[in-house]
Amino acid sequence: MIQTTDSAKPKARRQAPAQPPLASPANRMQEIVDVLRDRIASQQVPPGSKLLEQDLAEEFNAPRTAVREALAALEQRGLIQRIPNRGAVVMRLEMAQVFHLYDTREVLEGLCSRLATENSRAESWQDLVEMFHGPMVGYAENADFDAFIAGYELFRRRSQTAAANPILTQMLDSIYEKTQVLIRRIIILPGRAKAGLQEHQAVLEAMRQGDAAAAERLRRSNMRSAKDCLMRYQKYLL
Amino acid sequence: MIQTTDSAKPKARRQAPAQPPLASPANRMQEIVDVLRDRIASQQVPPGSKLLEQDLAEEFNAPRTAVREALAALEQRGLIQRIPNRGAVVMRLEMAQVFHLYDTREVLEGLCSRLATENSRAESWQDLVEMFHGPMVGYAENADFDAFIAGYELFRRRSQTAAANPILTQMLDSIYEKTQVLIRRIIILPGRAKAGLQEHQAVLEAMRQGDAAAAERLRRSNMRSAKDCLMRYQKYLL
DNA sequence: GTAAACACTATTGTCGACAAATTTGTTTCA
DNA sequence: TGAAACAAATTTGTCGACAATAGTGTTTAC
Repeated sequence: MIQTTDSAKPKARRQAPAQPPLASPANRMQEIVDVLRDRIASQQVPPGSKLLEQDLAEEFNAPRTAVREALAALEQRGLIQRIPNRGAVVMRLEMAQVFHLYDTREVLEGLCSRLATENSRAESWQDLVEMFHGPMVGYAENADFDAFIAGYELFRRRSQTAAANPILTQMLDSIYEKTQVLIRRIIILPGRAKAGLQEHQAVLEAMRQGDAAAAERLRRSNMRSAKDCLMRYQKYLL
Repeated sequence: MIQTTDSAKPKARRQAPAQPPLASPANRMQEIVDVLRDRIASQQVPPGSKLLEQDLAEEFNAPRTAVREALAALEQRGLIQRIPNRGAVVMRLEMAQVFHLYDTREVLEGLCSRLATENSRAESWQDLVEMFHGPMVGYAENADFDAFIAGYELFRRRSQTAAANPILTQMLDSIYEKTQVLIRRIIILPGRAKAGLQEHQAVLEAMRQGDAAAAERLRRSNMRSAKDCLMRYQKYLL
């Protein structure tokens, strides 16, 4: 039976709760998904690991059904692979797939930088420009990779927010959660940190001047450069 | 049912089945997902419709649990919205979201055309070039939109296959299944069919000459043109 | 001694019953 | 008459039991 719910109800008889119960027991599953996602992204559970439904159910104190739903969600996100009657294993990153991810990421990051530039006042990037010409230089020289990566993270978070495109955000996130583990390995490659820094500076320069087209072009070039580096040293990485 | 005869096992003691049981009873859920996806994309069930678990369970002769999983999958794909304890409704396309989809699609289609060009011999596009200079012209003039759209579909399918990037394919598909319904409405807008045709001809020309960069640029321009058309006539569309 | 046949365990898949929540319908009171 | 209070019915959410399947160990036949 198809009934279109018309929003023109005469008068709300009983007022629906302003917010659908957010912290309800219903979305315990979502928590399981989040925790497992983090573990996979950070490789606390390495690729190829088997995920047992029962174990997870006990750990999270949840019925197995909930765990099952969570695993289904992770499978759709491409983080695990499920073989019927054989269980779920953490997806393994093939090199070919990594390149596919980076090709796709290149154009999406480009779009992100362009939209962010178009949607923001040029001055709003000033603090990031200064950060990438100041502290970040030090992090790169001192090989303080944690701080350095945190800087990258801030840049991409600000860009995504400014771009204000939910579809784009979703797609970029789905790429991040798969490649996150690679960042730390790429950045320690010879000369990569410094090159990445300069490229980011260039992108921010363009954003600071409100040049959206240049920002897109430079960001794409940055991604391509990262991918090239990855190709050159692939034998040392995977 | 598909049953591997035990007598056929040559010698391996525990041979993993060459194929995980594809047509097993296990993936009845997948069928429910596919059917519902088609219905939503083709608007057999209009946006805002409520999807009742029980009704679906009866229709597909499946337990409610299976329907539930299917709905969860559709929710993750962004085709339906589920509110706790209130059920699932078909997602409504807001104009803003449509623009976000088209911005994202622009860069992804561009990438697709570029990769397709890079990965294929230039001659392999000859038949499409001829199609878009031959029959497609007639379809556009005679307003045979079904045939015209079928031509578009062929082009994009061929491009995606040639691009050979699963991540890209997945993302483009996830956009398609949301905007599919719009194509028919855009194409009937004044001058759109002819403009779209010429733009496709230009893209194919570039691909036919192996000019990947031009193919990307032209395809993006094509998408932007479609979006512009959509913006201009938005009040007549949604 | 090797390999097939068998039995056993562990793990996943299926399903229906029950509980909780929401919506709908009816009654009651000013 | 109209709005609140109550009751009934529908719908979604939760859960554990049972079935089916794959993996493992043991026995048996040659």
